[in-house]
Amino acid sequence: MNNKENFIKKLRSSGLRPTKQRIEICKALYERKKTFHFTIDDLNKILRKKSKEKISLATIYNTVYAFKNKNYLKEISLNTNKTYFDTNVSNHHHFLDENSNRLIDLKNSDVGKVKIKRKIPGKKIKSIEILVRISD
Amino acid sequence: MNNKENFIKKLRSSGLRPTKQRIEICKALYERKKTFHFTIDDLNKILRKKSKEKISLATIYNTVYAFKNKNYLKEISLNTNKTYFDTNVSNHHHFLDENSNRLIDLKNSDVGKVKIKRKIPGKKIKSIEILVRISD
DNA sequence: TAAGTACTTTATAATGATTCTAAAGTACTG
DNA sequence: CAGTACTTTAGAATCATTATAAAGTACTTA
Ligand SMILES: [Mn+2]
Ligand SMILES: [Mn+2]
Ligand SMILES: [Zn+2]
Ligand SMILES: [Zn+2]
Repeated sequence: MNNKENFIKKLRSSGLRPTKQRIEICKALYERKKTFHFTIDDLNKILRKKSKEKISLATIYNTVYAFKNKNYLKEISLNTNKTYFDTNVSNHHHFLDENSNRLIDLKNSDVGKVKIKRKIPGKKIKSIEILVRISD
Repeated sequence: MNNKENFIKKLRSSGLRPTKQRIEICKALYERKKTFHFTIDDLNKILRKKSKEKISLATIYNTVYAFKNKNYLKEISLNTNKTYFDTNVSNHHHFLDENSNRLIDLKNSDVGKVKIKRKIPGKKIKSIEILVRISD
């Protein structure tokens, strides 16, 4: 079974109709060896090059947020004017190269155990994320 | 010597003329017991209540970014449409309460030592910041 | 397979935080 | 005080994102 069939299955089983636009976007996002960190604009440019048929910007927004809601994409916290997304939806940490403004995934084994000693009454920890800023 | 005189000194010694607008903004930001995490809109609302004379939104933007450049304020990484600032400019960590969307400072003693085992050739670590998402 | 329906895509407009502009006002220097 | 550089301001411009609504498509059921 090839990727395309897998994407179709995955979409259908998520209640998302496997349209040709969504399948193209799946290919752009998930047919990669490494984690992909991107903005809507990055994705739009990639799709323009790759696909013969144009996918509207509105559809790219719709699809990215649909995928985010299904937990196939994750939003990343950064101080930029654009929103970043990550194909690695696991709880993980990042280097942020301040020269290139590029994100690099850290494996959990790259980071010693993080111990949070303080508790807030009535609140549970949902995630712990580290951002390590680096530069030349 | 009162706060106002201190603000004036600090501004002047930073090459920023101590205008009445900047002094009002200093009071709103720094006459507090605890760290203040805010958006431009938060600050604007506070100033409207506090001050008799209106400070234009443009001036609030100008001043906040001037203070950020002087390292009297820090920008915080969050996935929101608005930019957040922090009167605590030290390298420190946060809880983010996802119910209220409020930030809480963690003291360094609240967090065990963070060890980053991986190195990127030619790059130095500039800061390490942890965001701990919490909710009910 | 055709009709019916809900979902999807799309062009386009609206929104809203932020940035820009340029003119009027103010702080400092000599 | 006069001169200058800095500052404030209203309003316009920008631009990422979100909303709108009409046309197109996928799926269901007969
Ligand atoms: Mn952002
Ligand atoms: Mn932000
Ligand atoms: Zn990542
Ligand atoms: Zn803080």
